[in-house]
Amino acid sequence: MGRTRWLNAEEKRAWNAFIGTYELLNRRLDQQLKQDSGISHLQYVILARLSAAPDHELRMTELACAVSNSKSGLTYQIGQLERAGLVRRRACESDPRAVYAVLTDEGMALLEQAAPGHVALVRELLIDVLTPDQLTALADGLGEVNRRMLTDRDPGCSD
Amino acid sequence: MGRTRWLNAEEKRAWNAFIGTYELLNRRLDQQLKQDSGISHLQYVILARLSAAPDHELRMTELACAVSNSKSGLTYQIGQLERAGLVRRRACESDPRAVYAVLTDEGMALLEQAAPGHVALVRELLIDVLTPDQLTALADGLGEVNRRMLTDRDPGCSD
DNA sequence: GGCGTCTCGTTCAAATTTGAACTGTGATGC
DNA sequence: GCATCACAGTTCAAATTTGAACGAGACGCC
Repeated sequence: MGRTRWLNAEEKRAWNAFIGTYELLNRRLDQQLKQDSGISHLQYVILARLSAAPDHELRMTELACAVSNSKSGLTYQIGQLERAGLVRRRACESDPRAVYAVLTDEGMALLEQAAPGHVALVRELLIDVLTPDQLTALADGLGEVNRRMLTDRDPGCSD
Repeated sequence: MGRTRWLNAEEKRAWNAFIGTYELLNRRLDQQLKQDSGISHLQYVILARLSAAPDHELRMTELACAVSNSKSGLTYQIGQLERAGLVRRRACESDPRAVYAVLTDEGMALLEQAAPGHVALVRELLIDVLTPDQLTALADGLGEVNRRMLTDRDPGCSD
């Protein structure tokens, strides 16, 4: 292994922007969602994934992968969402080890109530700030980065 | 307020890629740093910021902003780093309320030891996956997003 | 000087995340 | 049949993060 290829100015700029933007953005989205709908950003993402799945349900592990969360972390969050009546658990008939998380009608209703404000903020802070070219570059570039990390080694749901 | 402008396919693709990439990437970097150098990614970023500052020191609040962290969160992390001997606190002579976090020689040494592996992974997972155009678009686009969020309302160090 | 307001950093309890065990069950090879 | 390994989800303690409240000072204004 040769000497380290340090990041040049352009690369550093991209890297810092990437890290910083996510942290700030996530914080804002979290605050807005908590204030408006009483759920965290992570919980919103979980509900959204479920709403997009066939029959509004997904196995715990699939869901953990889909939201890039650890298994135990998901167990905790589904517990919270279940207590709030937004999700329920369902045993799988074919494999007794498996558990489905199912979006309830209340969960769907909350999601529909929360979505407009959430999307508006995502637009305001990120999407509408980018030029169409930048948007495409971001989707293509980070899409590829994502794909490689998922293929690469572990399945994203680390634990 | 009119009807919600939902995200179109392209926008959704960009948004999902952005969220997913960060989560996955952060997890990987965290694991590598913990394994190789015994510090978290956040701690690495803190040390790196300090190393880039004049005299290797920064006020607590400035540092909190710089790493997009809450004030109380930074107090905790600096506590950890101080216990590990990587950082020390220094009172400010002009304003008794203020505290400087100062990078120690040990901290600098650890940073230099950790940096090559860290940078290599950042390259492998993100930077080198992007085309030069995508890299520029990311730096420009997210840079602008960042700038607006910092100007916009609160100073990023929310708490 | 005295008063109200803001800032700096810390503290505290509660919420959340992490990673390593652990339980119970498939799947596979012999 | 029966070891053995892999897998799904949970549990648990420890680490971390959050947000509100606090103490001590600055700072401006009268």
